[in-house]
Amino acid sequence: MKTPKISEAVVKRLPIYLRFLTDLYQQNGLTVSSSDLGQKLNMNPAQIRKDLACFGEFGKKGIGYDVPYLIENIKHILNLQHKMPIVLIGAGNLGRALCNYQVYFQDQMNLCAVFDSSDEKVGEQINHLQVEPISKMKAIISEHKVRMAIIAVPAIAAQNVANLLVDSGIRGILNFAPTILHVPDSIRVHYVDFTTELQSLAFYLQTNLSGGEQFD
Amino acid sequence: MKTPKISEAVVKRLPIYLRFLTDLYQQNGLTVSSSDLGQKLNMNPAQIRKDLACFGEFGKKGIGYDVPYLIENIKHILNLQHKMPIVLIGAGNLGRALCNYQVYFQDQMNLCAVFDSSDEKVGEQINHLQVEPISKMKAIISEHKVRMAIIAVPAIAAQNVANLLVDSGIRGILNFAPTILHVPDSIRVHYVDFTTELQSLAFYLQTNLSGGEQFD
DNA sequence: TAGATTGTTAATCGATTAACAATC
DNA sequence: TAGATTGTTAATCGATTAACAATC
Repeated sequence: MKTPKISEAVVKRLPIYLRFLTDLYQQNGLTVSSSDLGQKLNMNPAQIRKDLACFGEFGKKGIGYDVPYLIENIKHILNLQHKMPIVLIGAGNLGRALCNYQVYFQDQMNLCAVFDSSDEKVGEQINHLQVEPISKMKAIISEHKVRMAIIAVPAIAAQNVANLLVDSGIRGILNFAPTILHVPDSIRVHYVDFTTELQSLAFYLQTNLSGGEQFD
Repeated sequence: MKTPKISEAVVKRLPIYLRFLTDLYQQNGLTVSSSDLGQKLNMNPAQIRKDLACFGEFGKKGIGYDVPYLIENIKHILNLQHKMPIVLIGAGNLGRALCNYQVYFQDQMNLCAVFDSSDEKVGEQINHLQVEPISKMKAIISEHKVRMAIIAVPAIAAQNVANLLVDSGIRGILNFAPTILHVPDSIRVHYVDFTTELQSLAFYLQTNLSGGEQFD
């Protein structure tokens, strides 16, 4: 499968399609059209068709998309056919919540270790995992061939953790710490940042400025 | 202050500037140039200047930006001068983590109530708050004139909660539930979605496709 | 004055939407 | 066949970047 020049925006939408399709399939939905999808996901049908067309011809003219077939294809595109091993750094409130959240992406990711720098937390049991010391990180990452990590430590510690991860061979980081990370170009960082989302939301609650103007 | 036609992308970057500037100021940084900022935040200096110029002339040619002055202005633009009252719906693992996370945006938001639908959780103490039943939501929201809410309930329950929030007069929603919400155009919804971020990250970890191609 | 850096215009680049031939 | 819906091209729209006069 070729990936000539796929835009970031497209890639970020694929998981949204996947999630909706998975739900739909569980409710015995076997076919969808791009306009169905558009309606349910608040998106333009043309955009959805174009997104999917980046990767192949998955639909049938006059009919729409076969749901399970499309699910399998998106999983394949996203590299989710095999359970991907991941590690989590940070066993604070958020880290613990993420461990439990696992349930939601259970079948796609395999959380194989949790690390924390605090001596009190090391050894603690979270679900089926025991919190490991940072010192074991490099060994465990290479042992399990982990390529993806989640950072859930305080902002002040995040860059240092990122450096260690890069040094351990990690290729992708999902960063929950409220700070921008500096990593080599070959490493990909995605951010999940509540505070910026919350603050930008505040902007739109200004009197009169309803935010409706952003739409049509 | 006029807000003629501010793009969403600009608004989402303002909190990032604000956070960095706040940190900088705490370390006694009194002036920054757009190229300083660009370097620290991995952004194009021209973009930063242009973003800020949407709202006024905050810099001095040949010198740069006065840090505390810029902080105050961004706060003003984002509508963060006054502590904004917010509510949280969902007292599960994530909800509890968010309550404690409060500390991080303590001075900008005031979490004034937490709600949960489960009888077991109602009455439970989280920090200084007691979990309230959903039935009290409308009353508490109007009492405290709350306009912003955080949804941290399971996906299956999220749309229903959103409907109740809209009905209670909420104007902006930060949604952590992994589902797209349907609300009137006048209501603004921001999403925080780990699973989609994680899955799209997986895409870039495909062999050879290093993700570096996205950058320069 | 010389060096630095802004604010802003123009140029580029990329993403979204509309439209429609192809076809199930 | 008639109706529906895709894949794709062209048109539009918006966002980013480069460049530079203005000026501290």
